[in-house]
This record gives sequence, C-alpha cells and structure tokens, in this order.
Amino acid sequence: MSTPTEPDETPAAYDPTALAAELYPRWVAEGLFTADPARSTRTGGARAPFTIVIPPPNVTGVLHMGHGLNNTVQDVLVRWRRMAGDEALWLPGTDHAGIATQNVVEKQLAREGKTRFDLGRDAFVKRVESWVAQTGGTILEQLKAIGASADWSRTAYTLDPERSRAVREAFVRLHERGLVYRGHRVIHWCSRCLTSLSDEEAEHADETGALYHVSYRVAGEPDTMLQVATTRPETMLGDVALAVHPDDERYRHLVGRSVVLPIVGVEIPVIADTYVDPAFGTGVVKITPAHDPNDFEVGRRHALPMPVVMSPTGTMAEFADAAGRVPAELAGMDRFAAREAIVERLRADGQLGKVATHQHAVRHCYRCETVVEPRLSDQWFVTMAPLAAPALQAVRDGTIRIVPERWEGVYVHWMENIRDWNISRQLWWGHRIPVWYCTSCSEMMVSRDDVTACTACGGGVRQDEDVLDTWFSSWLWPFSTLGWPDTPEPDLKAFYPTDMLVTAPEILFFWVARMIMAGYEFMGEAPFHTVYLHGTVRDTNHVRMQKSLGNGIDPLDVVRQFGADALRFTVVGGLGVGSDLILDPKDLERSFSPGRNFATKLWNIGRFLLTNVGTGTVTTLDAVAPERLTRADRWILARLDAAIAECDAALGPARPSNGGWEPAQLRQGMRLNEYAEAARRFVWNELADWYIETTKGRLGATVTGADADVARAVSVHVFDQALRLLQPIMPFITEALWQRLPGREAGSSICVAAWPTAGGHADTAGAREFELVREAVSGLRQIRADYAVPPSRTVAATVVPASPDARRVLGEEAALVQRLARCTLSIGEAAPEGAAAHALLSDQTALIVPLGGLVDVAKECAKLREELQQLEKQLAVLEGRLADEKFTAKAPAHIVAAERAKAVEWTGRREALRAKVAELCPAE
RNA sequence: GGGCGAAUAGCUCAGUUGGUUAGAGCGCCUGCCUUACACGCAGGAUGUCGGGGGUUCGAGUCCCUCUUCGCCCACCA
Repeated sequence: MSTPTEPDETPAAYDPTALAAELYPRWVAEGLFTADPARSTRTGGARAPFTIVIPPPNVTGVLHMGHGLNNTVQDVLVRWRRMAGDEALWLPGTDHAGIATQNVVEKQLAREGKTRFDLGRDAFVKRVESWVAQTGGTILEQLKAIGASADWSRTAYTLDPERSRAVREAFVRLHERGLVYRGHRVIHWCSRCLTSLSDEEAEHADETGALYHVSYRVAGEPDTMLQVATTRPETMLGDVALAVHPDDERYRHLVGRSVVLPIVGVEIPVIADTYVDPAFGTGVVKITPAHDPNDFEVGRRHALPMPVVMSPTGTMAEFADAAGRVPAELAGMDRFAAREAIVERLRADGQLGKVATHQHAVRHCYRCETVVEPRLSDQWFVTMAPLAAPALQAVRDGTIRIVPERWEGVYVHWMENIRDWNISRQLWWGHRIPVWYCTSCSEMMVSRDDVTACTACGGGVRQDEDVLDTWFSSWLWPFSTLGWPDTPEPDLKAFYPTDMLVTAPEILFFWVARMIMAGYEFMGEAPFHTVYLHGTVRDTNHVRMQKSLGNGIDPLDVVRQFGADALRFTVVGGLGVGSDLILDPKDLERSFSPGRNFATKLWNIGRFLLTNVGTGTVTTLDAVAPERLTRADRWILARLDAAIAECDAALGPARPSNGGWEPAQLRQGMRLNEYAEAARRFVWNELADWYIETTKGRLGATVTGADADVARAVSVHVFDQALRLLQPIMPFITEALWQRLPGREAGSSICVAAWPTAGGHADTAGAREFELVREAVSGLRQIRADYAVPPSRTVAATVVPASPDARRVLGEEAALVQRLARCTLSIGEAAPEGAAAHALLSDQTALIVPLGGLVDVAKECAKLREELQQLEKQLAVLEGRLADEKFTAKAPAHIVAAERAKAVEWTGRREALRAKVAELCPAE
C-alpha cells in the first residue's frame, strides 16, 4: 500500500493463494467489514444501512458448493453496497441444528456401543458441546477462504446466551398472547431420531407399497364380513372402530353394530363419518386414532379411545388404552416385521383378502430418511394463522418482494393454508422449553427466567423435558442477531429491518416465511424487503450435489486450484435468476474455466498496464484537457460509462424508493449474471482487445511527451474504474492490482472505494469515429485470415471512404489501423486496377486489398455470390414488408423508419456486391 | 391428485415490456509463441428457438394444445 509503486512490486505471476493470504487478514484487521451503528441514518448517521443476515449454516458443518454459491451471492451484494456508500453489514453466524448435530454425536456414541441414555441428559449435552467446540465454526473460517466480507465481530450462534434470551422471550410472549398451546395430537414421529417432526420436516416420497384388504367379521353374524383396505396392517391392533360414509347405502344397516377386530379379538363399533370416501377402496375405513391424524380427528368426534400400540422406537407395544391389544408374539417386534407377521396371521385365519400393489406418498424424516410414524403424543404448538396474516399481506402488497417472482405464489398458497407449528422436539440438543411444572400441585409456569420453586405452592419444579424446534431460534435470526430483546440496543435500531435475504427455495417455508411472521409479530415490521431465492447446485446429470452421493465439489478445492476469485466469477456469471447452477464435479478445470480464464486475463491486463504506465505521477483524468483525448480515449471512456450503466441496471435498486416496492421496481435488478457479464465484456472485449492495443504506441518506458501523459491518465482511470466494477465479484485480484496503481493513498482499499458513476467523459462523436477504425481493422483482419496471409507479411490496403467524415477520420487514424491490422494503408477514390475488393464496411466504406497472386478468384467469387444471394433474399423480405400498407400504417414510426433506412443500406450493399461480382467474376 | 417452472448452438445458459440478419462462455475448426496473457491472439462453423395450431403488419417473446423433463404442495385408507 505504498506509493509510488516500486519497480519490484510489478506483479509477476498470478498467485491467487498468496493474494488471499496477504489481503484477507488485512481487510479484517483494518475493520473494513465492521459496521458502525452510529453511521446509520436510522441513528442520525449519514449512511443508509444495508444489512444481510447469513442463513446460518450448521455449526458443525463443512462448506459445500451450495454454501459457496449462497455466500458468494450475499458477498457480492454486500460488497457492492459497501462501495456504493451504504453502512453495509453482513451478519454471520451458525445454527446449532438440533436433530442434525444430535444425530452426529449419537452416531459417535453408537460406535462406542453407547446410546445417549447411557450418558444421561447432562453428560450428553456436554458431549455435544465439546464436539461443537472442537469442530464448530470451521465453516465460518472456510467462508473467509472464499472472501466473505462478513462482520466477524458480530458472529452469532443460535444457542449462545443472547440468542437463547431471544428464544425464551419469543416463547413467553407468544404464550402470553395465547398463541402457544400444548396439545395431545397425532404428530409425525421419527423412530430413529426419537422425536416429533413438524409437517415440513416430514417429507413425502412416492413409494410402491401394498394395499391389504382385511376382513372384519360382524359381531353376532359369523357370515357377514366387512372388508377394509389398509397400507399399514400393523396399526390395526390400535383400531377402535370401522367407519363408513353416512350416505353409503351398502353399509347403512351396519352402522351402530360391532365387528370383531381380527387378531385382538375385541369388538369395535361401526360408525358413520363424512370423512370416508365411499368411492375409494371398499368404502370402509378402519379407525386408528393414535396412529393416523385423520383417524385421530374421527376418534375425537366420536369420543373413541385412542390406544397406542407402538413404542417410540417403532416396535409393537402396549401403551395408553392399549392393554391386551398386542399379542405376546408381536410385542417388541419391529413395525415392519410386525406388518409381515400380521399379514401372515390374517392369511392363516382366512381374513386376508386381495393384496394390491399401491403407489402412495410416504413421509420420511428429512434428516435420516426413516419412514415417519404418525403417533399420538403431547406436543407444544404455535397457532400460526394470526402470525400469517400480516406476513401474507406484506408479500401481496409489495412490502416484501420475492425474486424470482414465481415463488410468491408458492408462498401465498402455503400461508393461506398454514397449519399450526409443532415446536417441541424430544431431543436433548437445543433450547429447552421454558416451561416448568410443579411437582406437588398442578401449577404450570412459563417463564423468561429459570424457575426453582412453584409460584403457587412453593413446591419443587421440573422443567419440560423437550427442546424447541431448531427453527424456533432461526425464525428470530434477523433481530436476535442484532440484540433483541435486550434494550437499548444500537444495532437493532441501526440495522433492523434488514434488506435482503439470500437463500435456497428449499427453506422458504422452514425459515423465510417464519422469519417474516416473526418480524411482524415481535418487531412490528418486515425483517427484509427482498427475498432472493437462488437455484440449486447440480451435477451434469442435474442431480443435486450431495456429499453422500459423491457428486459434490469442495469449494476449497476450487479455491486451491483456481483461486476464490475464479470460483466467485464462475458462480455469479453462471447463475441466471432462480436457475440452477450446473457444474461438473469430474471436470473442475472445465467447470471453472470462465472464472479462471478471466482472472488470469485481468491479472495480465494489470501487468501490462502497470508496467507501461510506469511509476511516475499520473495526472488525473479531470486535469486532462478534453481536446487532448484521442478517439480511442473518447471511445473507451464512453464504453466505460455504458458498462457502468449496464452494471447498475443489472444490480438494480438496492432498496425500495419509499416504503414498499413500486410495481415497476419489483422485477428490477438482482441479475448478478448480467452484471458479471457486462463487466467482463467491458474489461476483456473493449478495454483489453481494443483500448490497450491502441495504447501500445503511446505508452511504455521509451515513450514520453504530452500524449503519453494523456494515455497514462486515461489508462489508469479506466482500469481503476473497471477494477471497482469487479471488486464485489473478484475482491482479491482487484484489490491486489488496485493497490499497485499509481497514486493510491496509503491505507486505502478498493473494498471501500467509491462505486463508479458515469463520468460524463463520454463523447459520442469521438467514440463513434473510433468505430470506423475498429471496422477497418476488423475488415482487414478478416481478409488476412480468409487468405491465410502470414502475420509476417504486411498487406497493402486501400480504403475508399464514402463520406468526407470517414475520409478525414481514416486519414488521421491511418497509423493506428496500419499497426493493428499489419498493413500499409492508402485512402483512395476508387478501387485500384485489378484489386480484389473484399470487405464492405457498414458505412459503405469499401476496403480494398490488392493481394497479388494470393487471391483465389474462384473461391472469392463463390463466396461473393453466396453473400449476394443471401442479401437479396433478405432484402426481398424487407421490401415486401415495407410495401405492405398494414405494416406502414400500424407499426410505430421509428420501426418503420429504421426498416426503411435498413432497406436503403442493403440496397446499396447489394449494388456494390453486384458490381464487385461483375468486375471480378467470369460470367456464368 | 393439485399447482408452478423449464425446453434456444455439441455442453451450460442469456435473450427485459413482441420490432434490425437470435447472443455469450466452454467445446469444435483454421492460422498464429504478433515480448501482458497459449488460462492467450486473429478468424470461422454450428440453431426448422421441443411439436402443432392461433393472435398480430410483425412471435424465441403473447394465447391454446400436445410431448418431455424438473420443482413445490397434498390426510384418500
């Protein structure tokens, strides 16, 4: 960070690893990522706050490509806003991930031949804590390797003391509002994780099962059987009734009678309930209230007993009301083995009817894939409908936008049909539910603070055994991380509401929707105004990348091989809004070549510029008299302004202009791939391919004089701005090069340099004139390539300009054209005798190159004839359209005018082509 | 079962409100180590925009329909 640049600092080979090792610690040490609440406009400061809270990864997790994508997107946005002058805060943290983390430690115990129950609750929790202490936070360190500019001074953890206070506060407040209740319900039970799951955690998967038809004998009528279809015969031990539709004529006479439950031998009633669909199966349903949510409702309506015939581990056993229902030979048998045994028994007893294969959706535990068992259980629930109302409204009225928009419909549908949230988990790892029960009286205490004695009778208390769903801490994340509920909390005032939330669509319901609800419930405001849902990382077979499938890509591998900048550019450049990111785990080189190639290119541009600009003082662009700018200077400055505009348009407004999104703004911005492409195109195809080539005669150690100073000023300015445009995507390489630019103040960093604004240096006339130079050079290069003229040979070319302006410009720029195209150029009035007129430039300036013996007349003629034929065809279409009154009458004037102009141009080109054919080619 | 989305060059994808002769990267072909860059330079080839209808002066873009994928939701035993 010294100035002027020392010669030995001239960058040599591109070594991304070394850059990162040097730069990242410096950024952190200088506090560039640390946000200051005092600077937020909300606390009287001068900067608009811009906040993103990280979707907290599992505390014991390791970085995968999905994280790489997710966090790159967030970092690009935050770095962009930081440069744009916002008080930018990217708040990092981790999630304690109840089931996932507990599972891992239980697996470790299993290898030691133990279960968590062998250790007991306290020892087990300590064990998990120590494992978290060992491995936890690794993932945050890994984020640093990809350049994440998070404010590490604010790192949060869902299970730390601050977040735990927030969790208790939220639970107690909901309880005070009457929105938390304890219910005896059939919930999804994972017999492997030994906990209940929310609806969202029990995922459907289509499976081929069997539909068993079982005959129940009507009591007192040995010959009358009722056939029932079931997919889970083992639950029949818990049957308490058969149900038919009240209007079903087939069975009306049996309602009120009893049937004998096979195997168990008890009599159960036949009841009528509209829940039954007479058209499905036999129209008779067995009712097992303790093991099916629908049956539970039927059981409640009919005041039926609810025997539980399965243990928490999924074996057959007698629980509440179930005495005598599980035969000794089935007791303790696994549910699926019991299914087989029961089917066999029924078959033996002649009570098994047909067995049909059956396609149905079976719910599985989202963590371990185990088939979940509906099971009657006591659980805590949150009443969601009142919370959903404002959250639904917010998306409908544009307070919150979801990008891409199509997810809004999904969100609305879920919110409209929202169900109560089962928040208790029968785990040990998590936030213990803040409810205490008196051991002597019936008092129940819900409290923010630990309770040690009964508030009613002074007796002893015991805390509820269950912990809260992990998402119960996650849904508070946007404000719990900012200090809620502790007051006064400057961060909360300065940075809440946050701005954007970047995540994958999979957790729209788990997390995003609930955060919105929590934001309104506890803060009275939406937690963010934009939800950006990016795609999923998949392999070339479009299979989701997963460690367990072996098709994953380790982002750190990519960083090691190609650098973080290459990873980031590839990811951002390849990511359409909402579309998936396809990468080939078997060919990292190819997958990441866009980023790798561009990073190398950028580095080499920097090497060239820095070497040739030299180490002396460079005047600022503002100090250069405009008339001293060459056409190339004017052109690149105009292109720079265009590139800035394109980048800004692609990134879009960072926040709604006033309160909510205007309809027109809803779909603006967040097109990171377009931003990346616009910046790349400018740097590579305009700056490197053209402008730098034009400076080669003007810059360098041996070149001095006023024009060299102009070239240096323009080069440094344009490269500086280009680096700034790319900083959010490629922070390391841009910083390394930017630091070496002449004139840098000590201690400055591109991370906090001003985001480019159009400089007003655009001179459209001069820029347009430079296009003539580009056309001439391109035309000449084409001729050279077509005739395979060796690079060593200088071609003699004649241009025939069509206008005085073109004549003037080409005359003045002849030296440049000659150098770029390796030719000697003369400007003529007409084609010289015997020349092969080859290229026709768009302004009808003809480019004529006498190639001597090199021209293959037959080949040239064939080519010209084909070109002419093509042009005539297109011209005919165009003329037909222009002759159509409907077109001229109905199409907008500017379209018609453009088409007419085109027709004139094409006609001219056709005439020129015809003339050329006539001149060059023998008659056919 | 309900809903949503996608289908554009060999591959991965752009293509904004319908309007010049549909683009990029990678790959491919030809020629180049032109002293910043072979992870490069110059030039080039490749598309009945999934099929079929329709609306329109004009459709990759809007409507209908079919086909094939993908995703989300769902208590039919």
